[in-house]
Amino acid sequence: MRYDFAAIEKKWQEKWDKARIFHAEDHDTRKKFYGLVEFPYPSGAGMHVGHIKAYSGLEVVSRKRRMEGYNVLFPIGFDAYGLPTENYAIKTGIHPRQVTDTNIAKFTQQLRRVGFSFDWERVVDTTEEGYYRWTQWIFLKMFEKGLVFRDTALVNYCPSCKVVLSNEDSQGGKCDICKSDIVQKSKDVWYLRITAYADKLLKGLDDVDYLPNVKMQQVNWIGKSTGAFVNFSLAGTTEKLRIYTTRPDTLFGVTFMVMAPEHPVLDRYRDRIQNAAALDEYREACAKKTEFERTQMNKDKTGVKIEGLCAVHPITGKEIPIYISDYVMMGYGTGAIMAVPAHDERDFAFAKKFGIDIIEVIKGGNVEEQAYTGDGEMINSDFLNGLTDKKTSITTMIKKLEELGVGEAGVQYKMKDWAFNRQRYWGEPIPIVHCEKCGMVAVPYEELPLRLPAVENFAPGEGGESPLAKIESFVNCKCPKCGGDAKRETDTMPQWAGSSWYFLRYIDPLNAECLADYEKLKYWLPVDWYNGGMEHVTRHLIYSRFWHKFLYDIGVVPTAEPYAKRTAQGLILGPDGQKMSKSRGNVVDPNDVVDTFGADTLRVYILFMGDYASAAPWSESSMRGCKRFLDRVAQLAERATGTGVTKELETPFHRTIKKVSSDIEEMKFNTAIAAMMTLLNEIDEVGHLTVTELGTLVRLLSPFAPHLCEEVWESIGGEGFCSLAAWPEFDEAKTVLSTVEVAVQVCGKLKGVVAMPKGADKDTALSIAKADERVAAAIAGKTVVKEIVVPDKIVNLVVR
RNA sequence: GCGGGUAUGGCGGAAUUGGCAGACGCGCUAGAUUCAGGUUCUAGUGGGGGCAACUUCGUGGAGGUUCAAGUCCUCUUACCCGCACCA
Repeated sequence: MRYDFAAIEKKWQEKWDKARIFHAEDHDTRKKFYGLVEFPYPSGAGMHVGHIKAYSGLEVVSRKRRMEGYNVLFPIGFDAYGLPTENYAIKTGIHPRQVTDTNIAKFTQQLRRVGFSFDWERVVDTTEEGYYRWTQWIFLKMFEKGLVFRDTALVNYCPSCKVVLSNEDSQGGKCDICKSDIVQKSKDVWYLRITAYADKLLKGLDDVDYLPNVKMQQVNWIGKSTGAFVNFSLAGTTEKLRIYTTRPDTLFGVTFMVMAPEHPVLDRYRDRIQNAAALDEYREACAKKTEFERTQMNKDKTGVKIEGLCAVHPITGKEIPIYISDYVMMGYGTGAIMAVPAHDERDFAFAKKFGIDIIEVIKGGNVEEQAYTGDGEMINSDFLNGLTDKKTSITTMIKKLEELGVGEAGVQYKMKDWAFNRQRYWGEPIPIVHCEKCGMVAVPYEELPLRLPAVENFAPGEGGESPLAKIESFVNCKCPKCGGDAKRETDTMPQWAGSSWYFLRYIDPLNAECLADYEKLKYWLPVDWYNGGMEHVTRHLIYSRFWHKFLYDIGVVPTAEPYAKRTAQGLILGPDGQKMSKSRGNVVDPNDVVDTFGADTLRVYILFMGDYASAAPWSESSMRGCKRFLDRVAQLAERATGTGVTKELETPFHRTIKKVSSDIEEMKFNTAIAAMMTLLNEIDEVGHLTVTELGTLVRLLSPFAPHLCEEVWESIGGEGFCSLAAWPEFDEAKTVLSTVEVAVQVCGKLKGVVAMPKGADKDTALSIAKADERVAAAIAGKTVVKEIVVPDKIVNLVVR
C-alpha cells in the first residue's frame, strides 16, 4: 500500500465526520467515559505543537475507550475572553469579536487536521451570549449567597495592562499576561470569597486521583496553618490588638509586637502617638514599594517604634513595645504579630537590629547567637515550664488563653480571596447595578445575558477605568429594585471566569433553561480524566473546583468534585532545548509538520518523544524515525496473507497487546509505541504475518495513528471503522513463551543465558544452568557455597 | 529559606520495582541499491584491552546493605519546578 498520508488523512477525516462516530450520546446505556482537556485560548499566533501534546494523551485514551465499548465524551471549546485579544484589537483596530472568530476558525482548522476525535457538535465558546449568560448567572448566585463582596483595598495592579490582578495572576510579583512588575494600588475591587471554601478545597483532595505534585501544589497554595489568635490589650484603651500565631507555646518569650504599616489601629490612635511624623514617613516609603520589593528584601529589617502606644501581655500583664515594620503583611493573619526573637528568625533579626530583649523559653540553642526553632524543654514560661512536647505546650497554652478569655485556637490560609474584576472590555460584564438608594443590586436573572455592548473604542481609560464606563447607554439604567436612576458596574470578569465551569456546558451546550440539565450532568459527571498544564494548578484548577463546589452546594451539580482524576503533560521545548516562544523564534507550527510528515507521524512522534509528563526538546530527525515506522506498517498491507495465527508471532502479539493496553492507562505512550515497533521488528524477522494479525496490529496502533490504521483496516477488509473496532484482547498465559531465557551468574557476574522451560523448579534450573559450558568452566575446581534461583529470571551461584 | 523533582551512551529515552543496564528511536560507521541528492535495505554501534572466544570498567560523586543495586540506606554535588518575611 502506498502511504499517501495527505490523501488518506483527508479521506478518513471526512468519513468520520459524515458518520458522526465521535458524537457522544446522552443517556446511552453503555458505560460512559468523560475525557477532558484544557480548552485553548485562541490566540492570533495559532496553535503550536505544545497544544497537540496536551490533547494527544487523552485523545489516545478516548479512542481506546471507544474501542473498548464506552460511550465517550471528548469535547473541545474555546476560552476566548481575555487580554491578548483585546490588546491586539486595540493595536489593529479590528474588533475583538472579529479577532476571536478568526482565531477560533484557525484553531479549528488546525485541530481538525490532526484528526482529534473531538465531538465537534458540543463546541463551546465562552464569549458567546448563550454561554456567558450562565457565567453571569453563577456570579449572581454567588452574590445572592454572600460569596461576592466589594472592598477598597490595596491590590495587585499591572500598570502596563491597566488592570487589577488576583493573587493567582501575579505570582512572583510579575503580571501573568505581560510580565511587568506589579504595583500595589488602592482600588475598588470585587472579590469572590474563595477562602470560604479553603477547607473544602483542601479536604476534597482526599477523594480525587490527582498527580501527586498537582495535589501538593494545591495544598501549598491553600496553605492551611493551625495556631491561635491572641488578644493583647493596648495600654490605656479598650482596644484589643489581635494577633495570629502558630506558636502560642512561646507566648512568654514575647518582647515586642509588630504591626503592618497599613494597620488601621495606627490611624485610630493617631492623637496618642508622639512620633506620628516618623511613622507617616515610613508608611509612605512602604506604600511606594512594590509587593515584589517588599518580599524580596528579606535580609535587612526596617521599622519604626511607636512612641506613646504599647501592648499589654495577656498573661503576665507586662508592657510590650510596638513597632511597625513591612515584614508584617496586612494581608495575612491579623496584620499584627507577637514577636518572639528567641525562637523566630525574622523576629530575631529585628530584635538584634533594634536592641530589643531576647527571652529564651525553649532550651536547646544559644538564643543570643541565633533564633532556636527546634524543640526542647520549656523554661521561663510559668505553667508550661518543664514540658518538652511542642504539641502539649500549644494545647495547654490555648486552653489557658480560652480560660482567660484572651484568645482561642485558630486556622489561617495563605490563599486569599479572588480579586474578580478587570477594568477591560473583552470580558463578561459584571451584572450588578449601583443605586444610590439601594446600593449594589443584582441584575434580575431573567435579564441575563447582560450583553457586552458593541463599541468603537475599547482602549482602557488612563485612570484605569473600564472602557465600558464611557458608554452612557450602557452605564445609565434603572435600579431593578426601586426603579430609580442607577448606574451599571462597568468592570468585566477575569478570563478565568468562563473557564471555571466550561466542562459542565459540554454536557448540555445548547440548553437555554439552565447551565446544563441535571439528569445529563448526573449521567456524565464527574469528569473521569482531566489532563492539563501544571501552570493551571494554582489558577484554573483551583478556581473551577471552587465554582463546582459552590454549584454543588446550591444543588445545581450532582458531584462534590468536578474531576475524578487529573494528570499533566510536560512542555515541548524548542530544538535548542529552550522553552518555545515567539521571541526565541523556536516555535513549531503543527500545520508545517502535518504538511511534511502527516498528522499520524506528528501524533506518534509527540507521544514517542519521551515521558508524557516531562519536558522534551523537539527533534525533526527523531520524527523521521516515526514516519519510517508508519511507512513500514503501511507496507504490511501488501505482505499479510492468510488468516489465523503465525506460531512464532503468537507470544509477541499477546505480549504487545498487554503492554500497549496497560501503558496507555499509565500514560506511558512512549513505551507503548516502542512495544509496537518491537513487534514490527519481530514480524520482519519472521517474514510473514496473517491478515488477522495485521488487523490486531492496526487496532492497537489506531489510537495513535488513526488515519493510516483506517486505511489498512479497510484494505484488509476490516468491518466498519477501525476507530470503532473492538480493542484487542490478550491471553495472559500466551504473553510468555513456554521456554524462557534465564541469566546465569557466578558470584554476581553474568556467565551465560540458558533456555529452560517456563516455571522450572530450583533443581531443574540449577542442573540446566550448571550444564552450560561457560558456567561449568567458571565453577570448575571451586566449591559452590550458595545457590540462588529466582524462577524464570536468574540463577546465581556463589563459589569459593 | 521551605516543599517537590531530576541526574543512565554522541542525543531523546527504556529497565516488569532488588534479578541479563542501555529496550525503542535518532545519530554515527561500513556495505548494497541509486546517474546524483534523498529514500530503502543489510551489518555494526557504552568505554578500555584482545585477531578472536573473551575480559575488564560502567547509571552525577563518596560510602554502606545484599548472592545480586540504576533501583534500598547514609552523606554529597549540580540542575529544574513550585511557594516564599505566611507570623
